[in-house]
Order: sequence, then structure tokens, then C-alpha cells
Amino acid sequence: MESPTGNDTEHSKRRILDSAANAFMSQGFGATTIDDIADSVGATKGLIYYHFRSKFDIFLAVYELGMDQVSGQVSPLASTNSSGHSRLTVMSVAHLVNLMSNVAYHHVVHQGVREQGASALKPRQREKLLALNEMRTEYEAMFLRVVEAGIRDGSIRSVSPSLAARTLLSSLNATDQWFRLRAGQSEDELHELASAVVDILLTGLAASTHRPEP
Amino acid sequence: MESPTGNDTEHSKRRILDSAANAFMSQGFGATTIDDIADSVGATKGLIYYHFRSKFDIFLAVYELGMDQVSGQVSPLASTNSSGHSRLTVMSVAHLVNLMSNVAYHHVVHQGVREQGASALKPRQREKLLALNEMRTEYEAMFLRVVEAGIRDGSIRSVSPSLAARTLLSSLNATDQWFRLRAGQSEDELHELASAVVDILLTGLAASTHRPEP
DNA sequence: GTCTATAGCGCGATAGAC
DNA sequence: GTCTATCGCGCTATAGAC
Repeated sequence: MESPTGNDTEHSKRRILDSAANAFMSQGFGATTIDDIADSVGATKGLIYYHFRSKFDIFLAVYELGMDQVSGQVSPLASTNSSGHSRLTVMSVAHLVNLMSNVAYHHVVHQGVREQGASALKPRQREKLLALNEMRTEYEAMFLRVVEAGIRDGSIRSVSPSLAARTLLSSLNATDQWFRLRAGQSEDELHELASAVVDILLTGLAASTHRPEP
Repeated sequence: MESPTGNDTEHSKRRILDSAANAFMSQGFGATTIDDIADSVGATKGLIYYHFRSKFDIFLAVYELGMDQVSGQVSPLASTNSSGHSRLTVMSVAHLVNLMSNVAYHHVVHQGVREQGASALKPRQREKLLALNEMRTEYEAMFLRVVEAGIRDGSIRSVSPSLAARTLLSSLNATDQWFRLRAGQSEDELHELASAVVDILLTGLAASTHRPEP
């Protein structure tokens, strides 16, 4: 019933990452101390440094986990048979639901690219950071391709695809500025809220009379 | 031709604030050192501490200047005679042009509310911070009121006003995630780009055939 | 694996010369 | 007004006991 070490280690690591993600979101990377993280895990510095080599490595691990989660959930939705517009809709909703279920990780992924210049990175870290940034760029490119497809198939109106993709994604991500998960908030409620936001972003706010004719 | 002290002092202060705003944007408040700011001004710590009492006071001054700028430019546009939709449009464009002309200040205003818990604030600072946060809340409430007016006058479709206002504002602000002012970029070019973004946000991405009928 | 103790230093802030 | 010099805290990271 118990795997020798691995499981407990992974469990500890995960608890550290969760605490770190929350601390990074609410205080920022720079202002978060290792003691803050340790306290919120209910342990001391020693545990943290047993599992991670440095504070920045914790950041990288949070970044990676966050990125893996969205990517795993959203990427499959990009290659359906449906129209560009409807693919973009389900991708956006899934992105938002994921963001809402993991606000802290998401916040780190999307704000955390800054403030690395502080301490010179070790080659190992710089490599990892570059790989993760590349992964994020590829994720964004995926949205761009779907917007382009939507314009081609007539389901999305003719606007600059790159501007549209950037605006959409940054708008989706900006949700972490005001959204906070409430206690017993069900997956269904999140899905409903996410759909409402996506509706506002994709259909706009203007009443029909104010919209351009076909 | 020269006012005894006042002018130079104000000029120094302003150069410090500009440098600080840029540093806060690119490295975050926590990771920015007073020496960073001093270096980028071309001076030393001494000058900084002659003009400001602490690093956090610099943050507050940046926050205040940034807030005064947007508010001064956008607020007058809220009480025109035109429809809710068209008022919301000009307000949004003005907000964006202002953001684009002062990315750094804007970034501090909208991300910087975090990471204050680090050092316990002095009463003077806490008061100032609260006043500024209140000013920002009032600014957001102004957008909400225009959205509500637009729904009443039929120029904005019937959605949750608070969700719409929050989504719109956070989306506008998210522009600072990807926009960077290029060298000889004219005011007109900024206005054009801002209008394109606002068009995407208010009219949406869906082609007409995908929009609900009146 | 997790803790305590401590090294080492970067950085905010101050004092005082010019 | 602006600089140099320095204090002293707080934090990252390590060593080593249990």
C-alpha cells in the first residue's frame, strides 16, 4: 500500500509547489521568502532545500507544472473538425476553466517571466527557462493558427489575426486579475462563468444594431 | 529664467520616477534595488534618498502620477451626451492611448498593488495606498456606470454589467503584456492601434453570421 | 526526510563631507 | 543637492545533527 519513498517525496514536492505558487501570486517572486513558503507548508527551510536547489528552481517547477496543465487540456481541442470560431470558443473556455482552477499557477506562468535578472542564472536554469518560454510561445501560436483558420472559413470576421490572437489571449489571462476561487464552487459553475467571459470576448459588447453588416 | 530650486527638484524627482517605473515594470518591485534606479538615472543612492524617504514611497509616487494621468484624460469622456456604447468606445481608446504612452506607469498602477505586505507600512504610507486604491476603484466604477447606461439606451447588448465592465477593463489593461512603445511611433499610430484593439474587444471576433439576432 | 544553526552577503537606509 | 562610506538587518543557501 505504500511505495518506498517516491510517493511521499512527490507529495511533499507538490505541496511545496502549491504553497509557492500562491505566495508568488500574492506577494510576487521577489518579496516571497523561503520561510514564507516553508511556513505555509507547515515545515522549515530544511525541507524546501532538500527538495529544491534554489528559490528560482521552485519558480521553474511551478512554471512547468502550470504550463503542462493548460497545454494538456487545451491543445487537443485545436485540431477538431469544427469551424475556426467554434474551436476558438472551446479552447478559450477550457483555457479559462483551467486558469480558474489553478489561478496561482497560471499567474506565475503569465506574470513570472519578469524579474529573473536579479541573480545571474546558472546555465541549467537558463536552459530550462528558455525551453518553457518556447513552450508558451508555441501555445500562443496555436491560438493564432486557429484564428487564421477561422478567418479563412468565414466564421471569424476579417481582422488582423496576430492582433486578434494577442488581444484574445492576453484578455483571457487578465481574468486572474479579478477572479478568485470561492470555497464550494463547482466545476459547472466555473464552466458557466468561463463561457460568459468568452461570450463577451468573442461576441463583443455592442448591440446588434451597432455591428457591421455582412 | 531659472526658478531658484523648485524646478530642478521637480525635474530630478520626475527622472527618478520614470526610471523607477521602468525598473518596476521589467524586474518587479521586489527585485528592483535602489542602486538600479540610481544607476539608470545616472546618479547614486544619495540623490534618491534626498528626494524620497523610502523605496515604497517611490512606488506610491509612481502609482499616483500614473493614476492622475489616466484619470485626467479619461474621466471627462464619461459624461458626454452620446450613447453608452460610443462613450465606452472613446473612453476605452483614450485609456489605451494613455497606457501605450506610459506603459511603465500603467503597469505599476495595475500590477503593483501586490507585494506590499513585505515590510509593515507606516501609517502615512498605508493611508496614501488606501486613497490610491480607492481612486482606482472609483475609476473602474465609472466604466461600470457607462456600461449600465449603454444597456439601458440599447447600444450595448444585455449582459451582466459588472462582468462586462471587469472583463473590458482587465482586457484593456492586459495590453501592457505585449505592447512596447517603438522609437518614432507617432500619437496617430498609437490611436490607430488602440482603436483596432477596442474594435476587437467591443465588436468581438465572431463573423456576423455567428452573432445573435436582435 | 526533516530539523537547527549559522555562514555570508546584498540591499535599504542613514550620516556626514563637500 | 549630490556624493561616499558604512551600518545592520534579513534573506538565500549550506552543514550537519537526528
